[in-house]
Amino acid sequence: MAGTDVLALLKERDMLYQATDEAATRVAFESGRVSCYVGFDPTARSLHVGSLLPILVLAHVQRAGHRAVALVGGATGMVGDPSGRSSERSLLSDADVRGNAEAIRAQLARFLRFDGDNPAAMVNNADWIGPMSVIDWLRDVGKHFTVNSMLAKESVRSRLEDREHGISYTEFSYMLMQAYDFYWLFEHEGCLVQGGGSDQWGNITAGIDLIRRKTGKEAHGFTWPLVTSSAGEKFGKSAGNAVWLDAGLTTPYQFYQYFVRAEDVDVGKYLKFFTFLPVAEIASIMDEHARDPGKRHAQRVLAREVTRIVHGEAAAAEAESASAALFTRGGGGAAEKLKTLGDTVPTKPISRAGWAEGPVSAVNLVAMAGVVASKGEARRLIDQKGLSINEEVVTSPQHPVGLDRFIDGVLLVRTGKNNYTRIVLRD
RNA sequence: GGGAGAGUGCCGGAGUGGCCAAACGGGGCGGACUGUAAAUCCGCUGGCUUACGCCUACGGGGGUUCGAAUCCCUCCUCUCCCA
Repeated sequence: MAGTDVLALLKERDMLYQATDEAATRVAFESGRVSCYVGFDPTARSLHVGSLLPILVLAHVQRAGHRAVALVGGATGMVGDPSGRSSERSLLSDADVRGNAEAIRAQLARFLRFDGDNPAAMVNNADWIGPMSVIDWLRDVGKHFTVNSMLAKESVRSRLEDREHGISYTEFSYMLMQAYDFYWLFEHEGCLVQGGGSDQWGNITAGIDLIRRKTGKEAHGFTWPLVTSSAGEKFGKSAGNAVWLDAGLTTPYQFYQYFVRAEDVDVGKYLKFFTFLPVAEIASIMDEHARDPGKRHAQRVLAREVTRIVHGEAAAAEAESASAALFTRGGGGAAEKLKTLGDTVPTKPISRAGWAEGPVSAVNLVAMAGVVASKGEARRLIDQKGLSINEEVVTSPQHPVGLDRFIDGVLLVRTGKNNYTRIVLRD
């Protein structure tokens, strides 16, 4: 059966950074169904937007009719990947890694189809690395690598040159674990190709080398570019916080907002990276955007599409209408806005008991609700005209807020130009 | 094993007895401008307090002093040089 060349597909979307042997890889993809794996490290209990690219690459693999294999690094997560890092990681506990791996496994299920025909597969390297003894490890894996070649890898070299941080033997060994993963998956899951971020190149080629030495066969690898926003390497951070894929950590509204605020210079790239829209359609979206950038057409499409992929149609629609309600100029007062907002806008509860003594000052209100970290910050914000309650700028820290200001038990608070929080009254 | 040096706020990095909640830069936040953008400009950036002020803070602990990030002792961590 003829297959689709995934590399061409990725290339067309600028998602291909480098590949080991493009011609050979293409032939492999075109001549049948190929198993292709991508690894995820369980360093947190949720994936964040930074993992969106790897996820969508796997999704592209599956859509192209190939077999997508998602590897959760239950074993590698215990060690820590030095790639792309200037200093040693702190080790995670066994329980943390286990919990994170489980959570990530569940999350991936939202993006890949694990049933029907051509189901994706999920594997955990703790299953095969865990049971190995140190002696097995050194004899079966270590013997195939010269330290000389390991030292030459960028991830190691940069750390060797940096006297300040250095690299531990533990992290130094990481690439061997990933190399062994590839070998194991090649043998047991028929994985012919591994994909990864551009910082994974050394780890991927180490795997290909190991496979060649142990089996005499040729495997392939490719990488995608590092996603950075034009402003620097801040992609995935909003107000200093990571943008998570878990709706409990980052609401669909916040998620939508992150993308709708994308800079003009990044939108086109993001549309290609984070949506499944055909490149021709993206081109025409960008054309329309160029006619009147102020309308933020491309950003709206981007935010809508990505939110839909991650959180589903209903949540995306809700995030979109909440955003429209809050940000449409001259779009009515707080009461009207609140009416159309669901829980998707960040919501903080506050106890009714606070009003026992009468109205609460604006400072205390936002401090109690946890909208700001401290009362000092609240005062500063008010001083600088950065706080609004029900769309009215608060002019004094002592500004009294009575229960009557709540509209159906909800207060609309805005900090800065465009950060909204709903404060909900509780008994 | 011997010798030298370093640990400061979110980060980098000044400060070497009082004028230090600690220069300067970055980051973050707020404002102006705008398109929920970029660039630019201005302001803020430990906690509590309406405020006077109080409290916590310069690796940990102890001490000297009217007073310590700054001096002494000790412990911990890191770096460099020699072996």
